[in-house]
Amino acid sequence: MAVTIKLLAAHCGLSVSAVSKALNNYPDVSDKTRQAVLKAAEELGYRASATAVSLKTGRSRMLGVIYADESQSGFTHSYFSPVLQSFREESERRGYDLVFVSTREGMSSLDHCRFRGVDGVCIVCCTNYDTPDIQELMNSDLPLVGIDHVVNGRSCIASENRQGMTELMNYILARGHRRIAYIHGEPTSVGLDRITAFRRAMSSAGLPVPDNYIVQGKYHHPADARRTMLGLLSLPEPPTCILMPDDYSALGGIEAIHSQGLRIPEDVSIAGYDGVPVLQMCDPPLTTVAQDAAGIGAAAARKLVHLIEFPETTFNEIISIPSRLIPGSTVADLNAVP
Amino acid sequence: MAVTIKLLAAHCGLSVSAVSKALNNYPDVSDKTRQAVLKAAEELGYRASATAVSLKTGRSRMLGVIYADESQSGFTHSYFSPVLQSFREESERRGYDLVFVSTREGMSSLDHCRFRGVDGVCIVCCTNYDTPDIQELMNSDLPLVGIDHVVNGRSCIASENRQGMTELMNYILARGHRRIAYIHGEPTSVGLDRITAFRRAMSSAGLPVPDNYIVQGKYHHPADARRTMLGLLSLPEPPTCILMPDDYSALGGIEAIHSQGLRIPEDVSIAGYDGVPVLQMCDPPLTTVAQDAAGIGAAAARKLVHLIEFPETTFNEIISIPSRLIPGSTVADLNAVP
DNA sequence: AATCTGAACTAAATCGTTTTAGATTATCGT
DNA sequence: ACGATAATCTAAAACGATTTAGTTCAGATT
Repeated sequence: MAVTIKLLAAHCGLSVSAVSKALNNYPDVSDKTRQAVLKAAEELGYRASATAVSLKTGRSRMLGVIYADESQSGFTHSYFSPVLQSFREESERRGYDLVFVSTREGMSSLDHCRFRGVDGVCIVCCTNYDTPDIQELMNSDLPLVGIDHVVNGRSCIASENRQGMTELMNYILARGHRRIAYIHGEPTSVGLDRITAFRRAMSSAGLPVPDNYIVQGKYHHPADARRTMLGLLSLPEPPTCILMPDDYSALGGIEAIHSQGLRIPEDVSIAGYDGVPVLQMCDPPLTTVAQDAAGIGAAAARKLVHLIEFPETTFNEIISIPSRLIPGSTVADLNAVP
Repeated sequence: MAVTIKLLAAHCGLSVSAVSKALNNYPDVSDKTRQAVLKAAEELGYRASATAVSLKTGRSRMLGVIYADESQSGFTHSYFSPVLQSFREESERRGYDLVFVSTREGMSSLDHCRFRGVDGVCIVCCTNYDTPDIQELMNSDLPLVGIDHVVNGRSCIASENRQGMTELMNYILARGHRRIAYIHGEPTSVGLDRITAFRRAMSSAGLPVPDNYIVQGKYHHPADARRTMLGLLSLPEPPTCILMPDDYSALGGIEAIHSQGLRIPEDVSIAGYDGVPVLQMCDPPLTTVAQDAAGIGAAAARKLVHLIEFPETTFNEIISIPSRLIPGSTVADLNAVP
C-alpha cells in the first residue's frame, strides 16, 4: 500500500512523532532532522492521508457544494456553472477540494455535510431555498455562503441586480422605448430586486407600467418564455421591447417573435440577463447584462475560507458584485427611425 | 460535537463493538439489541463519520473526477458538463460522492487521489491525455474509467463516433451534396474515428476528398472555427456543406457564413456534432448528431462502481453508446432544387 | 452434575495521523 | 564537575470507527 508516516519514520530512524513535527514545521525539531525527513519523504513519495489527518484534527480541507438544479440544466446552467467553476478554482488555490453534497435518501444536506466532515458549504445552485433541508443547513453552525440568496443572516454573494437592471433600463429608455414589458423569473430576492429596479426606472421616466406588462415567467425555461412572449405579442397594444428572465429564456422569446414573422430588432426589441457567451455569437447578438460569474464564485470561495479559518474575526456579510451592460443589437434605437 | 458511536454505545448500555455490529448487520447480535440500537441512533441523530470509517476500512465511497478544461468553457462545456451531471447522479444513486481532483502545485493527480483516498476516478474532461500526470494515473492500480479516450487498456465510455458520423454523412449525401468539407477537431481517438467514418462515407459514395476539404480545427473554439470556415468559403471551388468539430464551434462557422452575406442553408449547408439544446432553439435549428451524454455519464458511473466493488469479476472494456442524428434545417436538400 | 455448544456480547488492536507530556541529551554557568 | 536549562527527541493517547479474538452465560447433552 501507500507509504505511511510509520514507514517514513522507520526509514529515517526516527519516531513517528518526530517525523510528524518535522513535516508540520514544529519548532522543537532540528534543522538537520527536518531536512532529512523532507528529503526522505520526497524520495519515498510520502503523502499524508487526508483521512487520517482529518480524523485527528477535525478539519478536512473539503468544501461542500450544494448544486441541485435537478429540474433541468444541470452543470450546463449558463450562469451557475461558471460561478461553480470559479468557486472551484479559488477554493483549490486555497487548498480546499470540492465535494458535492447530495440529498440521498434519509440523509439531509446537513447530515451529509457532517458525514463527510466538510469544513464549510457553499450553496451555489438550488431550486428552492424554502425547504426544511436548506433551512436546517442555514440554521446550523456550519460555515456557509450562499450565491444570490440571503437567508438567516448568513453570508451571501450576489450580483448587484438593481444596478444591472437600472443600467439596462437606462439604455433601453435612452433608445426611445416607452412600452417596455418584463417577463420576470420567480420572485426570489434576486427576482424582486430586478423587478424593483425595473419599476423604479419606469416611474423615474414618468412611464406607466400596465399590469399585463409585468408577467411572471420562469428562470432558464425557454419553452415557458416562448409561451409568455406569444401572450405579450398578441396584446392589443404590444410592447416595443421585452425584458426576459435570462439569456437562456430569451432564446424561447426570440423563437416566439420569429414565429410571428417579426424581426429583431426592427419589429420588436428584446433583452436578456446573464451575458452568456453563446448568445453573443448569435445573430444578432443579444442585448443583456453580464453578471460577473467568475467574480462571484471567487468571492464566495474567499469568504467561505475566511469564515472557516478565522471564525472569530470574520463576520457574515452580503457582498455585491457589479454587473455590466452588454449593448448587443437586439434593442432598436427608436430615435434613429424618424 | 457530533454524536459518536461511543456516545451511542453508552446510551444503549452496550459496548462500542456491539453497537457497530448492530449497525452493520452482523449476525452475532440479537434482534432485540439491534432494534434498540437502531432506535437510539435515530433518536440521537447518529451518523457514522465517513472519515473514521474510511480510515479503518480503506474505502471512502468517494469518486475522484478529473475535469480540467482550464482553457475555456469550464463547467459550461456543452458536452462534458451533461456527462458529468449524469455521472454524478448515477454515482450518488450508488452511494458515492464526487470530489474534484485538482492538480495542485507539487501534487500529481494520482497523488491527489491517494491523498483523498478516493475509491476510483473518472476522467471526464481533459485537454490533453498525453501528459505525464494523466499517464501516471492510467498506469496506476486505481480503478478508473475514461470518457471518450482509450488509454492503456483501461475502461472507457465513448460515443459510437463512427456510427454517428456515418449517419450524418448518409443524411447529407442523400440530400445530394457532393462537395463536403470537414473541419475536424484535434486528432484524438474520437477525432480519428470521426475522420475515418467521414472518409469511408465519401469513398463509399465514390466521391473524392480534396486535401483542402479536410482541415484541422479545434474542439469548442468558435473563433478558430470562424477563421477556418472563412478559408473554406474562399476556395476556388468551395464546398456546399461543411461539417464542424462540434455544435459550439458551429456557432463560429455560422457567424463566418453570415459575415460573407451567405444564407444557411440556401447558399451553404453546415452541420455540427453534439446535440446541444441551445443550438436547436436557434434559427434555423442546427443539423447535428446528438451524443447521449446522459447515457455516457451513467454508464461510466456504473462501470467504475463495478470495478471498485467487484474487482475480481469485472474486466476493463470499451463501452460504446449510440448517437442519434438530429436532422435540423441547416443542410439543404439539393435534390429539391431542380 | 459435569461438560459441551452456541448465542450474544466485550476487550483490545488497528487504521494513519497529531499532540501532549515526558524523557534524554547536550550546553552552560558557576 | 554538578545541577539547571534548553534543545531535541520519544511514548502514548487520542480521533471514531471496524474487526478479530475472546469471554460469558444459557441451555442441551451425556
